[in-house]
Amino acid sequence: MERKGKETRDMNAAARLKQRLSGRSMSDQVYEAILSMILKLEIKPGEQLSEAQLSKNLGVSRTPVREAFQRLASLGLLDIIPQRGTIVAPMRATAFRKSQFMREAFELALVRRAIELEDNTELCQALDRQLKLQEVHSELGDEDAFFESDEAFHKAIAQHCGLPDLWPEVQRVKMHMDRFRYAIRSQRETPEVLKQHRAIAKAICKRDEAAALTAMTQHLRRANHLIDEAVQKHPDYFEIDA
Amino acid sequence: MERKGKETRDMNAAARLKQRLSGRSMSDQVYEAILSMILKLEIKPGEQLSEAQLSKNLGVSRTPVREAFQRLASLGLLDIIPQRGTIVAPMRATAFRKSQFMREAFELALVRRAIELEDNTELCQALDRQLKLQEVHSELGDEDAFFESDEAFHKAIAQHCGLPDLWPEVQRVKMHMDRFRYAIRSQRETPEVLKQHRAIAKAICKRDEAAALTAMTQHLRRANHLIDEAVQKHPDYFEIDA
DNA sequence: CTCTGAAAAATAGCATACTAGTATGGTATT
DNA sequence: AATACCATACTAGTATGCTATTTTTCAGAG
Repeated sequence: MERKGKETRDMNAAARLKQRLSGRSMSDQVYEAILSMILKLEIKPGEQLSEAQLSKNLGVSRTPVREAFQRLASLGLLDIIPQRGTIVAPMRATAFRKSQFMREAFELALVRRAIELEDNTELCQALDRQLKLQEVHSELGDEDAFFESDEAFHKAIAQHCGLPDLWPEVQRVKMHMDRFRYAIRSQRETPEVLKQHRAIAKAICKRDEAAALTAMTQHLRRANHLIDEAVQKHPDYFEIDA
Repeated sequence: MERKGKETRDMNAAARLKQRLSGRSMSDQVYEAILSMILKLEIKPGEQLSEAQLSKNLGVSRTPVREAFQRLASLGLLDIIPQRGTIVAPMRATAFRKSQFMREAFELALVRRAIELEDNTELCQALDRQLKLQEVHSELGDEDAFFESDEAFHKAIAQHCGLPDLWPEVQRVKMHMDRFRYAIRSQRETPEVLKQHRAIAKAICKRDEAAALTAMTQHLRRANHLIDEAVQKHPDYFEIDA
């Protein structure tokens, strides 16, 4: 008992130190760790997670793990079944479509704002910067860097429309789409994506609303094929709905 | 000590019974109770909440209260300041504008869907039903009933567009707007709202996209005046931002 | 009366203990 | 062999104790 007590105190101290160093709570860290694993499919849809097991592995108590679970459940990434268990939410075509609908709604609204911007020079510079980056990343085949700049491109629109707080919401709603994207990860598409980004940037900077909306819609709906491909590639990740 | 122990056990038993009867967890119930109080301004923006105090009042332990706090904080309705305290989030013009932007984005996207609907007879019937109800409630001055039907009107659009899961998201994003609305509660406006609803319903059922979008935009932006009125009526609820 | 500072109170975060559902595997009974 | 039953080992939900940190309070010095 003496020994166990000491170990526990040491773990607490270690955990506390880690927390102070990172500046974030244990809950936050556990949340981000699990979120990343889910999105990158390092833990598979349908797989069961155990509060007790995870808390042991991560060296924290059940409390922060539980709090992370609940946050992830509220995003629809975990299914918590009381007194039974918690599983990574299976992929669902409905979740994808809902996610895409919301993202499209947000980003089209942002484009409309961008068009109405009095001074769009900053925005256009930011978009241009990302386009140049994407060109390089695409040629070098650096998929991760390309996707990062892809994010930055879309984020820039939100940032320069006087709605910086909106980007986290966009990220939130497109989370399910991202999981599908990770399930595929085909990089042959970067040239096509880049072309679409160019069309969007051009239309926004020329204040051609109709063209900008069309380009953005086309760009976002390109993801539709992800459903079929994901089903084909990982049928075991899916939930069969009537 | 004997006495305290017994009391505690009794409270647990009572809480458990309540839970079994309601079928929802204590966390859920506490969450909904606090949410309702915040939206109806029964607890004021800026007011401090205490986990310990609330858990005593509600007869549950700190855990469900804490979980409810975290959920509400993730909605931006509570500000949890570590080691300091938790307060009801002050009203912020930025939160209102963000909330309205998101709601407008969602609902305009829904209207576009509704226009493209192959068979819109069900939707139009549902809208008509609510219009009739609103007419009566408006004449009788039953404000609460009118607002309820107002919700149902907007909800019906989401429900009949093949996106039933979207309504909770709309509710989520418009939560901050609702708090402003509760802060005002002027019922003289129901005739104007009804007129706008009629215009929306008519345009949707006639599949006049431009008119429907205009009508919906006008309807949703009507709420803009709420900011100034709320500031004037309850300046103490607001956070002064630079 | 004002300032100082140290003790006391209050707070959120975390760890742990306990409760009561649920599945599962084995055992006895038919 | 099939089935009803119970012991066991999980699970999530809840209660409670503990820690570190911040705010408040108040005594005492100036």
